[in-house]
Amino acid sequence: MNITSKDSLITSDEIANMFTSKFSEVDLSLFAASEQEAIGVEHFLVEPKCAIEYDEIKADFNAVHSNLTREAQEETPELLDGKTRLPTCEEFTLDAKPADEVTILDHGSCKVSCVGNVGLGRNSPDFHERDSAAEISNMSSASVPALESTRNQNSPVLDEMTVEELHEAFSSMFGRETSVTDKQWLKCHLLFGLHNQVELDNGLNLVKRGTTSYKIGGKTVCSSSCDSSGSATGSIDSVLVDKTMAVGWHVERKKFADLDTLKTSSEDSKIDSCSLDGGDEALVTQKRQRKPPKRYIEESMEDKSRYCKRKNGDCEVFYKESREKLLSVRSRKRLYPKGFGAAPMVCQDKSFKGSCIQVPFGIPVEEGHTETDTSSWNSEDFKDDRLSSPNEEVDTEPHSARSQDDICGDGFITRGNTQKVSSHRKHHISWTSSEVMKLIEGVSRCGVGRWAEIKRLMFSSSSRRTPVDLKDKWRNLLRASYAQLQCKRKVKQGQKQVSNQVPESVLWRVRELSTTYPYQRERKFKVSCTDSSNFSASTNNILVPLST
DNA sequence: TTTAGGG
DNA sequence: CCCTAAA
Repeated sequence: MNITSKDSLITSDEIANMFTSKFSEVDLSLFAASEQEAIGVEHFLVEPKCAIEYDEIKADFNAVHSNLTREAQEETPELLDGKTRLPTCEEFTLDAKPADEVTILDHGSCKVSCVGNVGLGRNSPDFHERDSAAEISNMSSASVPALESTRNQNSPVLDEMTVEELHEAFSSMFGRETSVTDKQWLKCHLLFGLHNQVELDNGLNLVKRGTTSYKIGGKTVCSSSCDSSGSATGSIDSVLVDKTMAVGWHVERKKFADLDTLKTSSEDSKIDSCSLDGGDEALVTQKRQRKPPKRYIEESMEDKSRYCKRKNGDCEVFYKESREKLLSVRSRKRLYPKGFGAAPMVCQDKSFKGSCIQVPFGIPVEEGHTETDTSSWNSEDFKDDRLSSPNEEVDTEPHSARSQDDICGDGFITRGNTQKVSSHRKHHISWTSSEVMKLIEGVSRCGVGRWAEIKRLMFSSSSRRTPVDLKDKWRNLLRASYAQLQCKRKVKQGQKQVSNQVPESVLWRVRELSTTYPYQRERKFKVSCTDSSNFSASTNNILVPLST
């Protein structure tokens, strides 16, 4: 299969078909194939790659705005330019992505993949709202009058700024100087930085602020109540914009966010699962309420400490540094557990040096709310998995990884000093969608219960998944798949699906396989796992209608 | 060692 | 994910 994500602009409906009605056909060609080919399947599931020019983003803002003419006309006539193009689907995919995906190329062309994250979960909840507000205010006074209008495509104020002023703004925003004199470059970074500020504060609003107004310098800018994730973004945006812009910007953002929810934004769904849905999600959360045994206690303490207050000075850390650190943490090796327990973990605590980074990109995972790899289905982690060497010494975790230890907290220091038992626990590694696919294929080949075999077959190169992990994941998938059924009845279609975590089609397949292979491996035909023809034949024959 | 299942 | 009883 030579299909790449770029080529295959396949809609989700089509994907669903592949896994459901057309499952048997697809199965022949896809799942009976070699692993490499099988992985290729995942291209079908991947959303169109979201890499666009920054100008495009700005254009989108305008475009969105123009759709809001009626609402925001009076407030921000100046924002309404000629651009009326509706943002494309790909462009809105942006919002599902963590901002650390952003890559800033040199000089002018800001190639951005997935900025615009209106999502809320990724922001650190422990950031002092007051401090942040103050900080931002300070920043504004010093340099950011210009930044207010950065969302405007033409960035007129930025354009007017001298290099010195840009420098000042830069250092104010990122806490360090830059020697770059290229105005484009500076503008680019400032735009990005401003954007991140906004993101960062969005999280605050959701977590700590349910209120409706915000005071800056005596002025009170309005924002709607946090009745939705979208509107939650409003309040602090307002901090950054001046009075005249406030409303329009807010509306913009709100609209943006609302649209975003149409995509299966992982963050949104994550939030929702915390707050909105009590039904099926309870299944997930309830499990976490048990008392952690033994070693867990210590580690959960660490986890908690991640939510402690951080020095707001950390905000100054440049995003690039943040990302580097994230990567360095993630890249630590994990040995395959031999016999009992996991191998000792090497934590590279030094990279954090006590002061933790403000990570506007990572999602502060509320422990327990990520049963499955939520957003990976919207992201490009397929690519990550493919890119990883077969040998896979390093984690193939997508950068958007939500593993908890990616979010550094002060707990890291503690852990560093007491190099004790804490290292035993295998840190949560989000299952990537490709891993799930591999698991499913493995089950379809070998049957449920033969985890060791599946591990050998499908995950031989992956040192981080043990047969037990596979088993656990399968159990979770099953749970999710059935929970989804119930969820479907309750939730109307217009609503966001809480179980966006795994595509419906995939869950269907899970159910299918679960009926195909009742949990005791009573595989009627002892199919040799390598014989694809046998496999497919048997698979087709066994397909059992769902008994709901 | 591997599985199954509870936590 | 972890832990452990059974197989």
